[in-house]
Amino acid sequence: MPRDGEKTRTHILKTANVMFYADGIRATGVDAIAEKAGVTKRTLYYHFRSKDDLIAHYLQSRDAPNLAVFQAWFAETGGDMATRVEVLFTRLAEAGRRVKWRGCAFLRTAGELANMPGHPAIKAASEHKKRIEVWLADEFAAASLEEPQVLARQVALLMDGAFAVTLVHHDAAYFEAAGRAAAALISGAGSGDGGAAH
Amino acid sequence: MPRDGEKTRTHILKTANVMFYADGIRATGVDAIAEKAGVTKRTLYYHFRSKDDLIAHYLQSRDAPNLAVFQAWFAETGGDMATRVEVLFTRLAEAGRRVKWRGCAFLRTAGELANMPGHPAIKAASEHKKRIEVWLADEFAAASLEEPQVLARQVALLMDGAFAVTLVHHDAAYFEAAGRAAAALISGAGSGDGGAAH
DNA sequence: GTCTATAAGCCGATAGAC
DNA sequence: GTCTATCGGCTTATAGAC
Repeated sequence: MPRDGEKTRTHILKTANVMFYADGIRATGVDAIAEKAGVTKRTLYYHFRSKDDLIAHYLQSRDAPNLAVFQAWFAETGGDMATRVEVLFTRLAEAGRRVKWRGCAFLRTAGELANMPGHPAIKAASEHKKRIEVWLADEFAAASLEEPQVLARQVALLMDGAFAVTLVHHDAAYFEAAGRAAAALISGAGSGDGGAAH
Repeated sequence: MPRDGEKTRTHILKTANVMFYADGIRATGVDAIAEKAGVTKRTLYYHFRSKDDLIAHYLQSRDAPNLAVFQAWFAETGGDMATRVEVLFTRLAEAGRRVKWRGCAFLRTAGELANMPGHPAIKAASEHKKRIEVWLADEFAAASLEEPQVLARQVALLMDGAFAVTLVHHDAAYFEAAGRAAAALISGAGSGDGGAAH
């Protein structure tokens, strides 16, 4: 009984998304994904060339939504740029305290695939992280901060550090510590008009 | 032909160390470790209760040497505290450019075991990261910097961020960007005597 | 303390029917 | 496009001999 092909594909990807994020790439078998999605392995392999292909699509599917969440959090916030960025880290801390939170999917996947440097999933992770850096740099530039690219990279480093360390200690206070550092870097860097407009 | 038991155990652990770091925890089988170590699986399981036990000992064995390397790099360096910390990040960047570099073993293992929060290896990773934070805080306190614990946590966050992101982008320049941020935080925090003595 | 042999199951991936 | 059935190999872990 052929269902709609595109829906099946999307459903498999969505199922893989949940399982890969919860348990990791290598701990999640193709068998288990197919079973939970309610299809046979043969159907999964009809829609995806290989498990590696599925992993790559898994990260690609998280890119835009993930960035959009950050941007939405940022857009909700007022005040000067240091404050706005610190609030962003406060939102990340809240997310980090949720039961199902398991860190950054991109960082964890890149870590698991460290022995496969050319893997398409690592390329997807790299592009996602670059996109965040570019977005922050644009915000900082629009607020007339000095050296917006440098600052964006530093803030991104603090974000990713907090992602990694919070997973180790199970203590989301690291996001707040990182936010405080980010605010200090932004305030210390100096700016034209302070970027208070919003 | 019974060899010395303790040497066999150490040799297995050393072999596991190399393989776990190179390929990751879940991608490395017990079979492969035993074969490369030149023992049978039965011998491996005589010395280690389980694979999880071996993983925990793997991280524990990296704790002290890893911290010692950081401390040695730091001890070699003169200048004020901001400069010394920035040099530490320069050394990390050099390490990050070596062919066999695969990021931070503690971060990568904690990421792989994110679905097993109570795993002894995660506890080992947590203790290692805490030890680095405490060491930095002691150095900052000895140099009369303000809020040494806060600053230590921020510098540690930048280190771990650089570990994670460098693995994603295969670009060790992130360590240097992190070092610049760390130096800015230290300089901005103010200090008593600047910690130039060394 | 180290060996041979093996259990019991999961791994990614595919053949061929409809 | 989805199914049943299966391949060959690898997984962690153990039984029993020496």
